[in-house]
Amino acid sequence: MEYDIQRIESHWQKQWKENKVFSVDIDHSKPKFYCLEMFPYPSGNMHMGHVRNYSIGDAMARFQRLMGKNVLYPMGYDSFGMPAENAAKKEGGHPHNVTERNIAMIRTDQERMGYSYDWSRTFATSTPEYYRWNQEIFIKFYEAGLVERRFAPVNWCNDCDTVLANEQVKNNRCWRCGLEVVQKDMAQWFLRMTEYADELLDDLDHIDFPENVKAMQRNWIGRSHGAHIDFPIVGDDSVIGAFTTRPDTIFGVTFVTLSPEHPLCELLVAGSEYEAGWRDLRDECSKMSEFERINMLKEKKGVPLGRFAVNPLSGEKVPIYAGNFVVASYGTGAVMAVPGHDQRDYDFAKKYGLPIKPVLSRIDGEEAIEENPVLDSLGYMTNSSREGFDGLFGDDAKAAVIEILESEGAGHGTVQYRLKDWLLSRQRFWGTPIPMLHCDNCGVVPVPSQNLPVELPLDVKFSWGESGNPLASNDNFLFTDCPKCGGPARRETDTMDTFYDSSWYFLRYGDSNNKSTPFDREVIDYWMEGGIDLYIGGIEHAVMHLLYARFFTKATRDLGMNTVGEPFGQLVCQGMLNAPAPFCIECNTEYHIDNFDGECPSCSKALGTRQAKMSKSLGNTVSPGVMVDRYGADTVRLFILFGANPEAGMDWSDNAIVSNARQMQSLIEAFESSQNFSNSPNQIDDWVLARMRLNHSKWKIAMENVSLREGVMISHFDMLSDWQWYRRRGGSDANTRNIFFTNWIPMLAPATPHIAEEFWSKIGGQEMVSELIIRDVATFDDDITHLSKETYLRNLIDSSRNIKGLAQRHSETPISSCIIQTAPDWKNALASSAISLKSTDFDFKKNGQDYVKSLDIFSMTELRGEIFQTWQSLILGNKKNRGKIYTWSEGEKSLISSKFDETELINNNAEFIAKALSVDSVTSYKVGDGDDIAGKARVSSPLDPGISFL
RNA sequence: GCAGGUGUACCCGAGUGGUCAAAGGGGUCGGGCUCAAGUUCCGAUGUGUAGAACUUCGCAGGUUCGAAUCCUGCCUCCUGCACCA
Repeated sequence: MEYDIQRIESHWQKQWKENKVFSVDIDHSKPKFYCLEMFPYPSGNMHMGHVRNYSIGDAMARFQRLMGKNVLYPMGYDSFGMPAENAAKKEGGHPHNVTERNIAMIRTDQERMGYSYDWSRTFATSTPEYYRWNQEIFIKFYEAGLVERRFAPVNWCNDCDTVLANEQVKNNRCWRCGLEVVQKDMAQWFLRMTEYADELLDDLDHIDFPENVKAMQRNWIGRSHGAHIDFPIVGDDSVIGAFTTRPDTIFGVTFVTLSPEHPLCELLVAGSEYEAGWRDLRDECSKMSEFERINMLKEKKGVPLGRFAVNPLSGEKVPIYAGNFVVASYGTGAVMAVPGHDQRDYDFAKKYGLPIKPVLSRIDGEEAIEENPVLDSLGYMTNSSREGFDGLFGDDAKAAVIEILESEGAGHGTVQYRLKDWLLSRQRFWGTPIPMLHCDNCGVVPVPSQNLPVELPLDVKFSWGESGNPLASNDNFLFTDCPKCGGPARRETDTMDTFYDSSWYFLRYGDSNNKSTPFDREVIDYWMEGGIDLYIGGIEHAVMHLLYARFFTKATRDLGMNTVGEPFGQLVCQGMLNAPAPFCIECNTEYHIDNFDGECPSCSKALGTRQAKMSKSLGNTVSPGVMVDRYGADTVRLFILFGANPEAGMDWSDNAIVSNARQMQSLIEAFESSQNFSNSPNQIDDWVLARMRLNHSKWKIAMENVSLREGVMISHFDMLSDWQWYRRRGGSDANTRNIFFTNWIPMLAPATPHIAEEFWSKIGGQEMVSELIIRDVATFDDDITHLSKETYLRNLIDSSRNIKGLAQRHSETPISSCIIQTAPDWKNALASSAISLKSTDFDFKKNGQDYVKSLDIFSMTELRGEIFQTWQSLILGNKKNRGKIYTWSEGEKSLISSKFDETELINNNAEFIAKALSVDSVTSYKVGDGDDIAGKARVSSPLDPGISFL
């Protein structure tokens, strides 16, 4: 058949669409399966990363449909965001138009790949039909006390009079005017995600996420148990509250360090000689962005504040410092410094000549010693200035200190999180307007539900000349009446972080045409039971999106909107796609593909090649459109799925895609060349059907485990090579073909659905494969025998080939015939007995010898040596292998037990074997029934005949 | 530094106690079909040998009759987090 890719693929895509085969509704008679990929930001055409993501999801959706599941498989667009705004500025249009155009492009690409989405549920988050529910949920959160408006520091440029996004700050300077950026407090909207910190962390133990994602989320939430300890300030009523995870080192505190921004600093130094030093340090720190503060801070610096604090347990007076390494936003912004057991404090103490007091020892009862590097692991308390602590270790020590702190009102056990509340507001246009009003009389007022959505105006001009958020200068948008008092009010002009949109979109898919609520509870409980059954996306969203979505699901659950608390039942993060890029070993740097075969731009050495993540900046991307035009969607999908398992990284290879195209061609060839079969049964029929049944069950298990590479290997490679072997062995029976292909074609559908439909229609399938439900293929009792016989034959040919090469070297004339001596009856009988004895509790060690001696054949004295040898190899084996009764497969054992006639099988297939070995003749007889050629009689054993060549 | 992962033949990659010199794919080499090419089919691809033996699954030890697989230590590379108290 001519493989007319374009015709076949467009034909079936049209059929699927016209017959709405992928539309689903609630159906309680079937188990549901919710398969979802992270929806894309529509930036234009689909790229290879998308293709990989969706090919995995589509294969699973199609597989689960075949398994009889009611599959929800939707697609939509995460279409709010800055790029659309920037594109609009560039083109002088509106982000809305840019977005609509891009969505149309990517959707065309997706349809061309043949993905089986239920398009009736699709939506884009930038439409009022979607974002009005963002607003509705926001107000519900507000009413539930989860929304907070408070001041937070942002990057601010004085010259441009505007907030800058992190990406717009380069080297701490404004990207536009070059002025240094400062931190400025501004009123911002927050979602109180920290309320759910414990649940978000603890539930990780019970969900099916990859370990690295769990680790990242645990890291991000960063819960640490410790103590809050109050250090009273000498000569002042205020106290310094410090957080520590190491209360067991409290007796080693020799100073206290505050972050330079700590509000107490100013109080403490006001009017003193220390004020100037502190101001310098604070200004230096405040100039730095968060990024620099964390990543570029090399030198630990501090200034004394000239005051002292009191260690609440020991009563010792210790000096107070401000230090640039103390982070204001973590804990309380104050640290009790224990230079004896904290490396940073040690370095700091050395630099400023502060005392060092070790209070932990490695061995109970030993003195604590000053050392560098310090002992910062757990130790035995010692040198404590109060009774009852020395000798305590680890958690006991911590608990004891916390207990006394609490009893004396000087502190308490506490928990700290790294996780912060979600800063939701953005000073951007292309996002969901925050549905809040500012009224002079009533303050902040939520927009009433019946007035939603607060729509983004379309009459807004975008140009590079304008700065700030166009909403702030749009009077029609800005001015309104207060719903409470009727007086004049201004709308909030900040919009929501676009991660908000993607935090619940999977809930909307269940009920995406609902006009009265975000989603109906009963509907969503059906689809979301046990979470989304398979969620597939990139690892880059491990923390942000996945954490936000988990938070959202718990929050809406607590609002009574849904039942589940965890949105994702199983998460699969697909690996990176790599392609070759020029690489300099010296500089450890990858360069743009323009540099192939050139020299390193920085060190001038010749460039090599290395696989690197596909990226625009390297130019090593591969366009899916070009590949689909050239090879077809099926081939691209096959390449993607066969190239690597979903989680593994994957290298693009031009050779490999060509070879997958060949594989497609071979499948077609195998199919076509079997269409004119007539009824001509052959003994190999049983074998190929047994193989089919075995493969089918292995395939099903692999697919259920999302081991797509393994699944595709069985469906597209193993099945084909079995079919080719069948043909080589003379198989050409129409009935066998019908059974084989009827079972095989559906297996092809998940990865290569178009060709599967084409085949299916040609063999007279009534419905489409996409509508088919397949049953388990039951194996037959004698499958194992058919498989084992053929395996025997193939093994025989393999070893004969090997031996033939050796034999040729020992022969003066060219080899022309093969003589195979099968094991004598007594060896088979011996093996058969050993097998059946093994299934009883026979003690071979104790009774083996006696058993052999009791056999009739043992009376033949000339055989005794060989008998013992055979017995040995059956039950004991040698140094390398255990006895054969332990290593034979079930099939092999059943062949032996059933007195399988090796000679007969070989002679019946002599012609085929001869051809495979390129010899004129193959003859087989039992040892003793003919001449012992090349002394092979002795080495013959059951299933392992003596092979000789003449 | 902490956490998660990784290391297998020329390359990619499967393999979790013996049936393992180790699936499958790519590459390379040889052969069939063909005037030729090949969207084709067959075979070879650690050394070696009338089927032995030997060496090999990051390195070094250990457990075991037996280790790619289990244990201990070390190294490598990747990813994430980080002066986080």
